[in-house]
Amino acid sequence: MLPDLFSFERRRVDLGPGAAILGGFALDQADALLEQIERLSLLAPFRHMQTPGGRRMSVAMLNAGSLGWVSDLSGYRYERTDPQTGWNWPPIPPVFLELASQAAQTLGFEAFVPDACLINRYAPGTRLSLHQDRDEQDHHAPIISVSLGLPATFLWGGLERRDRTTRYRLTHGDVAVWGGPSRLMFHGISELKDGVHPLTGALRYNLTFRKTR
DNA sequence: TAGTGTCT
DNA sequence: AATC
Repeated sequence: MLPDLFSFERRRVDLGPGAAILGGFALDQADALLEQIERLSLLAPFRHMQTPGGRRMSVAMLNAGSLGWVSDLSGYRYERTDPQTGWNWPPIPPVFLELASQAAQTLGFEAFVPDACLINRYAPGTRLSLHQDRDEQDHHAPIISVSLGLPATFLWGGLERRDRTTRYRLTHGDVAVWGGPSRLMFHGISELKDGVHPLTGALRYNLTFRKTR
């Protein structure tokens, strides 16, 4: 039996029930994903949202889908239109939907059809503090998170804020999935370190797919 | 409601 | 790490 030089075992990190990091799961689609991010940013520009407490989020965001996650002084919620333009959020590109569905299926979540895709853009020095994704009505569907560009440290906590966190490195093409008993786990991203990625320069992008209802 | 941030 |  000759060794197969053209395939390799991809890293898979178990995060608990219904949750895992799928190493390099999006590598083949990464170019297409970045191309779509570029296109979407012309329709719904990246912006820094405000927290209900009046702080500016360091991470820049935009949405695709029939609903988009929005934060301002009034709170966190999903909106059909971009508050900045009054237009509908652009549709989720088919290449996004296909990837999200495949990643969900890998963890056993069948027929995952997200209605929201939040796109986060991290520059060096930016971060996303530990939080839960709990603004969705539907907590049965999983969360799918795709990493592109610069590597980051993923904080993976528990179901309560005080629970200890574990740190995992997320690199270009990794996909994290959490659903079922892990759906409301606290998570976050540590301050992004300086660096240069051949495809994104000094940036990291993250796609988060949610089924809000 | 709000802590997806900031301070100690 | 702990706090609000």
